Amino acid sequence: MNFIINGVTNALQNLYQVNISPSDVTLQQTRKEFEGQITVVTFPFTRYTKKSPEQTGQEIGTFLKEHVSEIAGFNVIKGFLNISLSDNYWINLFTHTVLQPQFGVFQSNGKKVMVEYSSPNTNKPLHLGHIRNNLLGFSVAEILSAYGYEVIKANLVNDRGIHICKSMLAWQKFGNGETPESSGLKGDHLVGKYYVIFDKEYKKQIDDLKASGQSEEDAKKNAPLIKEAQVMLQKWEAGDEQIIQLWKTMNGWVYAGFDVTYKNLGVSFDKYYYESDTYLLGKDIIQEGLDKGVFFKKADNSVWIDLTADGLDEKLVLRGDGTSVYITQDMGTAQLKYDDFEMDESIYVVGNEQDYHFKVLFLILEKLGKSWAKGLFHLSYGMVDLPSGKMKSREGTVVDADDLIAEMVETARQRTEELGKVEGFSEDEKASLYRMIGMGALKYFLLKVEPKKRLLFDPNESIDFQGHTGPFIQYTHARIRSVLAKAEFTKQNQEGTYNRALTPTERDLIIELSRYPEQVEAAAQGFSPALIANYAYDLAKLYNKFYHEESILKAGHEDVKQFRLRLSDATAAVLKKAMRLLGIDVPERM
RNA sequence: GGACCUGUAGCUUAAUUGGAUAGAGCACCUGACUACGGAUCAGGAGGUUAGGGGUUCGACUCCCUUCAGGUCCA
Repeated sequence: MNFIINGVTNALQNLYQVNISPSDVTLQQTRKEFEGQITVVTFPFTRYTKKSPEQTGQEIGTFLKEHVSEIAGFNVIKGFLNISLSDNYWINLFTHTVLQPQFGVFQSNGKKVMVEYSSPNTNKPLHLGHIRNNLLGFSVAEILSAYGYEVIKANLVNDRGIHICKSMLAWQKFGNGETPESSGLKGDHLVGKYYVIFDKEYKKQIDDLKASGQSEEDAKKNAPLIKEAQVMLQKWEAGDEQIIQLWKTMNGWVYAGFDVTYKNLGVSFDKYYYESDTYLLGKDIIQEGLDKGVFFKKADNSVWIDLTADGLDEKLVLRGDGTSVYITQDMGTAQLKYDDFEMDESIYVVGNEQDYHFKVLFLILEKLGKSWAKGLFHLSYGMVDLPSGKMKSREGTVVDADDLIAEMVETARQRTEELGKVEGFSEDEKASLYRMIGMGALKYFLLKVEPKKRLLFDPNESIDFQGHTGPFIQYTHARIRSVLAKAEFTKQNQEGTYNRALTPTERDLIIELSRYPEQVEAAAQGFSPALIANYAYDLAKLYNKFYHEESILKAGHEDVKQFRLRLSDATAAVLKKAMRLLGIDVPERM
């Protein structure tokens, strides 16, 4: 739309002798209750013109119509100049831009970005909150890739620490040698079971100690189980062979389980980092910070940074006994990642409970003079809550990822069978279709909401398959493909000119299609899959309207029919691309 | 004590980053060609954008304040 912006700056130059910069011109889509497609907001110009908004609009409009050939007409309402572009313009845009194979795929921008997401603990299976994280991370990576970045998807696995020792200890004490094979349990669920058992037994011990007169605080410290877990952690850190062996075995079970869940979610990673490798990192940076005078030591030898000038607190970065805190490790890992890949940007997909942590982390790295610190970004997302409140894995109030996936696929099967839509499908085709629809519904449900908003999930209310949903968009795609197949539409049919008048819905459809690249750009810049999700819905909805209003196969003239087929084909292609950015597949039939 | 996030129709949400009469979906009501696929489409009803104040031609959007929910910081 640059030619309109230029036209407007020219108009102001010629009519009123003022120079404004192109960024002072605001364009928007004309609201559908008015005539036209593009609207110039002219309120801001009245201070130069010294005339009413109406008169200003009239004068600029008249100038534009005379000097810009694509403009077919205009009307003015208050400070809004509504412009109609010629059908010829829209048809050209469609054939020369929208129909190109690379439409919506940006050229390489030569930049590298890392997206770290998932980052699970190896002591329990994934739940709904993790699903949101995984889908967000994967989708943001796809979007950045379409926008021209080289993307590295990273997973930082939290595979060590006291919580891991808890499941190990419980398994040792109460497991009787149980394995995934012997129990038939998925590895991550088996390990998670012992994490819960630990907590139960631990609580019993606390209650006993309280009954014998100890305070709650003391009881928590003195319970034999927690002491044993701490000993186990020390042994692990010392490299005790037996403990390491157990740790490797149980983590192996968990990874096998995670792989299944990841596969079902359709997510993947290019690089794994393990905290067992990185937990000692960062201490050299402490020294660096002390040398640079960014950090300071307190009397007990602990190391701090004073961030009060930035509106934050003083922050501990190393304990007095020389042991790390979380942020020590995160500084080291950030450096490690940069040394590995030298990326321009690095996105951390982590829940909003860690907002403060990342604010501090990034600020520290900046103060340390790390050139890459400005490229760090915390993609913070809201928690997934249940109607009863927060999910707590130890209390069993979680929506398990594997269960939910299975339920969604099962619901998709029921719905599809009720509608009787799978005649002629083989068993394999059916299975893959149910998976596609069930996962489409789930992924769309989670991704259509802005990341930073918290998400309420009611397990008793099933996720919709109608209306503003993934299956709606999948259905629209399948429907288009069916029409194209019936018309025996091929690549050759994509060629051709068209010189008839457009119907309003045809024009709207072209406009909506042409907006796809800006949506990709906005989604990439805002790290927001929700924009793509909502765009895909708007497009599908508009197509369905078109489909009902206009005949395609029975269009009066062959060239009208061919043009509408091309429009349909382009819509299907954009829907497919957009949904792929969300990690959602679309079927040929459903 | 300090800081951050969220609050839009009964429910789930959008609003081109300050622009027109706040736009959808679910649920509810009414309708749709002897169907190019009805998981669709057209229409109805439903809003003091949590409350109050301010900034300006114009505020869901920016500032102040109160309330509610959530989170973080030794």
